[in-house]
Amino acid sequence: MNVEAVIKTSVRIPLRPRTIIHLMLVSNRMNEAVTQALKPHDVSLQQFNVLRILRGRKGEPANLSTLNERMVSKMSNTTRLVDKLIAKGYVRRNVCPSNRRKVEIFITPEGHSALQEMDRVVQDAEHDLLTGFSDDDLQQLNTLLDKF
Amino acid sequence: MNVEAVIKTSVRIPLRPRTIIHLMLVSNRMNEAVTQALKPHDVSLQQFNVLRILRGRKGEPANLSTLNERMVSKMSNTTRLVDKLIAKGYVRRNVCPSNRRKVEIFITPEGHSALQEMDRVVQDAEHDLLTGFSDDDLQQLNTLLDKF
DNA sequence: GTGCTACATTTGTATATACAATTATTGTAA
DNA sequence: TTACAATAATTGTATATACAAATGTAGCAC
Repeated sequence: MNVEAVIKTSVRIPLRPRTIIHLMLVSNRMNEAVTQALKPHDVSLQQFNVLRILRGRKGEPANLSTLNERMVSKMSNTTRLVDKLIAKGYVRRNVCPSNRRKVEIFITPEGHSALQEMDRVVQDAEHDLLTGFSDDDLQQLNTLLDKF
Repeated sequence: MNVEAVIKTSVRIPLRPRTIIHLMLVSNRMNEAVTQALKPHDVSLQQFNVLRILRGRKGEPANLSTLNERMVSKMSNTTRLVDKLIAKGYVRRNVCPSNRRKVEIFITPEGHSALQEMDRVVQDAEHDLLTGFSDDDLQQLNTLLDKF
């Protein structure tokens, strides 16, 4: 991806702003690719992320603040995001019996099996994004990103 | 930035998905930093981007599709974004005389001087984001990102 | 217990974004 | 010239997100 070509500019952009723009362009492209892949499943990237977090807890419930902590992009409104997943039957919400301020959120069997299908398309999308990279490239990229 | 720490997971994430998540985390952080820096100026990152594009044209007007092409993150609605900038007095819109379907958008002197102040805070934010990186690191990072 | 503070979630509201449909204009083939 | 397709922008609508305020619950000092 050539930054100058993508944003159609003829001027040479200095290294630092160029890096920022480059990262934004790449992340936009990734977001679009994964969002499009998930579209047939009628879930947003964020909803997919929440489902994966819940699966990762292996039966343990999660409350809203836990979900929010672990989401890749923190939203100011996890309540409504979970509402959407409940409407689809993918998660269930209980009031936490030991502390009625909290809620417990579980993934349902339907959520689990839907998630398995989503995994496939997302993996494909991710694979497509990363053709062009050797394992060594990816290792290097991760090392550099760690510096942020 | 340690991916596992940020999303608070104990499991080791495979290299490829980890790279994707890593990039998303970094780009979220960048977006937040720049958005916050622009907040006192009451413009969004997208609006700032449009102003910079217009300045880059050095008096040449731009029409909406040109703007859209050059924006870092393409929105489906450049009309309304420009409306916001007009409301602030930062840009002006004319119907293109040679082709009345098109519009011509210019940056105003007020837009220009506001943009100069924005440049400063954005540069500071970008600088802060990239402490930790040597020029060599940034060069490497750009080279890797080119592979997308 | 009462009052106070902190916590966890929910709700309200404004703004942003995605996507489709519509309007207005132009170019062009018959 | 008329009809039609292509282009450019705008508008409508649904959904997403950001941020602040409100609600309900718990813990604690007194």
